[in-house]
Amino acid sequence: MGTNGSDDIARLTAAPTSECGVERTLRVLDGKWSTLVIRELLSGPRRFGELRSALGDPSPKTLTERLRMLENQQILTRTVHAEVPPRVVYELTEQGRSLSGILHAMLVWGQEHPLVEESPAAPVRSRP
Amino acid sequence: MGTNGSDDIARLTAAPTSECGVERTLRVLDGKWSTLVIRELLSGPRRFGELRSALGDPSPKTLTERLRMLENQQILTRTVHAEVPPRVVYELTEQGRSLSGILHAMLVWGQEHPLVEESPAAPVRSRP
DNA sequence: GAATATGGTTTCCCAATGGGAACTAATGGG
DNA sequence: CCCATTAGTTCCCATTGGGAAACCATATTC
Repeated sequence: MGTNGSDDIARLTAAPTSECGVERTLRVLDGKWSTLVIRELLSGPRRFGELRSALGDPSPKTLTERLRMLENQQILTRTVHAEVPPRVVYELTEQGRSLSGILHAMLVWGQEHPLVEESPAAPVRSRP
Repeated sequence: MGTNGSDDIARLTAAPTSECGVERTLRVLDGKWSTLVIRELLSGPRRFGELRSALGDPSPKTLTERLRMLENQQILTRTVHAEVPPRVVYELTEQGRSLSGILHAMLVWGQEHPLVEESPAAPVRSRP
């Protein structure tokens, strides 16, 4: 990444061309952390530290990056309270809350489909 | 990646611990290609080359990797027809088809939420 | 007025991921 | 005999993402 992270985030959130709805959604739910942040915020506003521990301590860099991206896409808002110590609260926008249907479908599917035992993982070469 | 890709794929699909349904689903819909492969296969079986061109020509390495992962998770099946030229057909399993609800929710959301114009991306430092 | 405590962000560095191009295998056709 | 076709695989490199630790601003404390 370059010296200015904002440009990179803007590039990531820019749509290159017309694309189907699934792809557009994937631009928002990009990667594990984005989706989990939204899952967490669906139950209410959270502070940075609360998000971090609720998600299993991702590196602050990664979490900040994802939060900026989602803020850029107007999925959530970032509110700084000028207190000491500082308090930064993240909250879903209306657009962000509208993702709840997708998240709910994912939650149900995951609950109903226990993960398969990993196969013996035989060498891929020369299979019948 | 090591000399044997199967081990890596097995590692990627292995669940580390108990987790919520959303996380379990994310282990399957991991990244852009997995989801798009499933979207494509929801309208019927496809050959390797058909998938590749329908998805905008991802590198064969990446596509193979994702297909192996989804096969490992029993989301799709891989059938080799011993012909010349070879013909390999990928098809969703019952589990794979059961993801259609999630995909459909993503499609609808994406259609209803045009992407935001990217913000001026002002430096992040010292915002109010 | 310097020290401290606090929460969020950034920098540095390294590992993992993903893509491109070239190569392989098997066989039918010119 | 050489080429075309399909489905990969291998090698190498650019990009991305994570962890650790330093950084920043400021009210309170000494």
